[in-house]
Amino acid sequence: MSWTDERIDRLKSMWEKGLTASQIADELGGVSRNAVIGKAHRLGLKSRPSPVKANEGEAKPAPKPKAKPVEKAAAPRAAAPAPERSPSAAAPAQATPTPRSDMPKIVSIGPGGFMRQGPGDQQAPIPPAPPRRLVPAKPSPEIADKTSLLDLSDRVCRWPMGHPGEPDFHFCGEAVNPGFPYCVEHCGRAYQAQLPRGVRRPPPPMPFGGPRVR
DNA sequence: CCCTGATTCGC
DNA sequence: GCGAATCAGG
Repeated sequence: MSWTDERIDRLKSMWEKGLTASQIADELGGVSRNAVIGKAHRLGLKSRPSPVKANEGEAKPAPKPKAKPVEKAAAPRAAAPAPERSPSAAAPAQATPTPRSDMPKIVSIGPGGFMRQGPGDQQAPIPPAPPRRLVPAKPSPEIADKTSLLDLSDRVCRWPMGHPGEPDFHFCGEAVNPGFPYCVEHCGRAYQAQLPRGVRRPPPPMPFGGPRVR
């Protein structure tokens, strides 16, 4: 497998969502956990709560001259002492904490009557992974009440509940918001904030790849 | 042991 | 650039 733009995109997305490298790896398929981590680093998006990097900054009175067999008699890599942090490089690159409260906070009503939200109104989680690949739901008493794949029509909400493949995976099944594949509630989830072109600045790719609960 | 991310280094 | 091997903490 190679790192296509699309795969890189998904990697970024998931990585920033806090999915673990292994999750990302088998979500993407065809790559190992190491591959994902390696790629993440090369992409520059590294560091995230790492279990092994809790401490950093100082206190190294006990260096660990571990015998590294893999360490060949290679040329001294760090021959040149790294110059201290360039003062200019330590520019205050902090993101502006000012939330710009002068934005009118646009709230419009969508065609179905649901509320459109601005990006700032984004609620914390957008967890449920909307349309992803559907796998055949096997009929079982477990989901007798639930709306199964076979019960779908253009009159019921097709918002997936749970993840495909899981025993209780089913669909919302509520009456749809006319003209939409989902009920009013899930329309609100599915169709968030598409503000006028000018207003919306960074619409970074928000592909799906939703959380997978294990 | 399992998991995690970080790093190294041959390819 | 890629990722297996390795390291290292939880």
